[in-house]
Amino acid sequence: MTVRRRDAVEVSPGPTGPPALVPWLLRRTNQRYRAAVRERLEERGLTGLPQPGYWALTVLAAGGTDARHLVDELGVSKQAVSKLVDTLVTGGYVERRPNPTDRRRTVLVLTTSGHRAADAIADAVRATDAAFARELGAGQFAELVELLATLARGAPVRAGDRSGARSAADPGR
Amino acid sequence: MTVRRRDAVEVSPGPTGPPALVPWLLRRTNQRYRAAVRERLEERGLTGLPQPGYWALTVLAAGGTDARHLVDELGVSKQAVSKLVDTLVTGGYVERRPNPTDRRRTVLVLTTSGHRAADAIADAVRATDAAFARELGAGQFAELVELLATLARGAPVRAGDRSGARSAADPGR
DNA sequence: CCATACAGTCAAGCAAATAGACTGTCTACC
DNA sequence: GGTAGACAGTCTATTTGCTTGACTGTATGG
Repeated sequence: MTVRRRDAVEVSPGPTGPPALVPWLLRRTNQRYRAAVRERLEERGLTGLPQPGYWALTVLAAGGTDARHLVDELGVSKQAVSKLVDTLVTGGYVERRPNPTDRRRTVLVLTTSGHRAADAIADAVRATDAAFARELGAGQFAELVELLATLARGAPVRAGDRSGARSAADPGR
Repeated sequence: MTVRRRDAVEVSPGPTGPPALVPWLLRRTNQRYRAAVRERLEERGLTGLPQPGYWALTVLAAGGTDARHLVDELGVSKQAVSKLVDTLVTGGYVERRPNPTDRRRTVLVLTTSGHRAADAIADAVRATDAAFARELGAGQFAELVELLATLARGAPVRAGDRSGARSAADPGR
C-alpha cells in the first residue's frame, strides 16, 4: 500500500531501470571523471581554471602552438578558443606572441605557471585513471582507453570545415 | 595525418600529438555521439528538443514518474530538472499531474507525442550504436558498453544540490 | 594586382547547469 | 494532536561554455 518512503521507489523489478544508452553512459562517466579531476586539482591549489582550459593547456604542453590547433583538438569554434585563451592569458598560464613568419597567427606559449598547471593536470588525470582502473582492473581499463581512442578519433561526424564554424549541428557542450 | 601545408611553425618533430587523456576521449566521443544522434533525430523531424530532454524522455518512457527520479538519473540539480520539465511540457511531450497520495510531488506523464519522441530517440541511439559498433566490431563495442556501464555507476558524484540532499541512504545503486 | 581564403577578435546571445531563497506538504516524534 | 524538520518542487539570479555573425588584418594563388 504505497509506503511512500524512499525505499519504496523500487516500484517493480525493472521499469525504472536507468537507460543503458551509450550517450547516457558517456555523460555519467564524464561527470564522475570531471568531478574527480577537479577535486584533485583543488587539493593542489589549482583553482579558477576553466574546465576546457585543462585540455587546452594539455595540448599546448604537448607542443601545440596556435589557436587553430586548439580548434582542431578541442572541437570547438575559433571564437570559443579565442575566448578561452583570453582567460588563460589573464590567469597567467599562457602568453600570446606574434608569429614572425605569418602575422595573422599568434604563437601561444606556456608560461612557467602554465607548465606547472599542465603538469598538475596530467597528474590529476593520471591519479583519476588509477582510481578508475582499480574499479575495472588494469587490463580492462586499458581496453576501455583503446576503444574510446578509436571512437574519439573516428570520422569527424561531418566533413572538414577548416575555417570557421565547427560542425554546424551540435558540437558537444 | 592532415599534413596541411602549415609551413613554418614546424617547431618540433611532433605533429603535436593529441592528448590521449581519458576525459578528453570521453569528451570527443560524446561530441561525435551527440552530433550523430541529433542528426538522425532531425532527419525524423524531431527538432527543438533540448539535449538533456532526450534522456529525460528516455527515463520517463522507461517508467520514471517524477522529478526526483530524473534528478537521480540525469545527475543534475532539481532546479535544472524543474526547468527541463518546463520545456518538455511547453513542447507538448510531457504533462504534469498532481499526485493524489503525496501532494508535494508531481506525476510526470508522457503525452502521445512524448512517447513518439522517446521512440525516435531510442531508434536514433540504436542506429548510432550500430554505426559505432561497425567501427569497433560488435564484440568490442559490447565490451565498451559494459566497461562504461561499470564506471558510469561507480560512485555517486551527484552534482551539487544542497537543500534536498539525502546524503547517506543510497545503498542500492 | 586582386580575389579569395584564412587567423583571430569582438559583440550578442543561447543553452545548460548551479546556488540561494522560498512555498507548500508530508512524517516522525514527543 | 502539534510541531520540528525533511522533502518536492518552483522562482530568480548568475555562471559557464559555446555558437553566429560581423569585422580586421594578413597571406597566397591565379
